[in-house]
Amino acid sequence: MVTKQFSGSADEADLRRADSLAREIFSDVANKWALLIIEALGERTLRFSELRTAVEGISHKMLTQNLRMLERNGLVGRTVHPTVPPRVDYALTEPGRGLLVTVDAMCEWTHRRLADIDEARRRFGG
Amino acid sequence: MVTKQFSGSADEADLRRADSLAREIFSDVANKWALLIIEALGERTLRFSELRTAVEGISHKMLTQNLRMLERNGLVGRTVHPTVPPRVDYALTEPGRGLLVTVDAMCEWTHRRLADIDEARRRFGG
DNA sequence: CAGGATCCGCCCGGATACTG
DNA sequence: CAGTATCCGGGCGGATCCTG
Repeated sequence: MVTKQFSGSADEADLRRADSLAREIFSDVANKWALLIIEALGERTLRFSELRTAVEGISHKMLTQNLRMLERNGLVGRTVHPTVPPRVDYALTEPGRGLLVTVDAMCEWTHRRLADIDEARRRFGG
Repeated sequence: MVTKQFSGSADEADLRRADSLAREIFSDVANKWALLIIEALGERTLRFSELRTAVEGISHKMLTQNLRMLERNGLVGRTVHPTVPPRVDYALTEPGRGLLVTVDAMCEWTHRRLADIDEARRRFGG
């Protein structure tokens, strides 16, 4: 379970708040685009336009939307250079780096299991 | 990147196939309900109805849909007991257990960063 | 170049009813 | 109890246009 990992002397109301917060964060973060953005920023700081090509298939709208969300949660930092034309850099924060570790693990798992899954699908019939 | 981690003497076409497969798997797996189901099955084998209550908020339809998907990818095994009323058990396969490790890490990360994110949100303004 | 705003089609996902 | 089928509304997400 995502929730109910805290116990002890805390107030019940506090626990419920923590629970709903945890679920909210999980819902935010456990989505394809967010994780792909995190992964892309894992290598290095990227500009908006760079992210757009780094995360293949993402639309303008989804990119901004997810970037705002990640920024709101303090996982991605945003640096605006007051130049013309404007330049905006996105980079993982330290909490963001923590998440990156698990995303990396997930990507690695995907590749390690590629063959198994391919075969499983064939057996399943598709 | 999710893709392009293989290199060497393989055929270009093979690489592209592996890439698109990896993206497909990632899209399948990197969604809220799938991860919550994996997490729930991490503790023990569960019946359909048990999963329904274990994964809070999931609808009948989403549960079956995601279970089929996970089964198709060979991450979750399905055991039908020919009794009446019918009983169906769902359990992680060995590849599924591998994914569980990373999901667990993600949940742990969520809880570890709860306070930081809470504060980040407040600073962001909301 | 970054990104807000708007329109809108399509599909996700919930509710319900029905079968084995 | 487990699962499929159908209907349908809300929202996701793409395309486009516009600002600084």
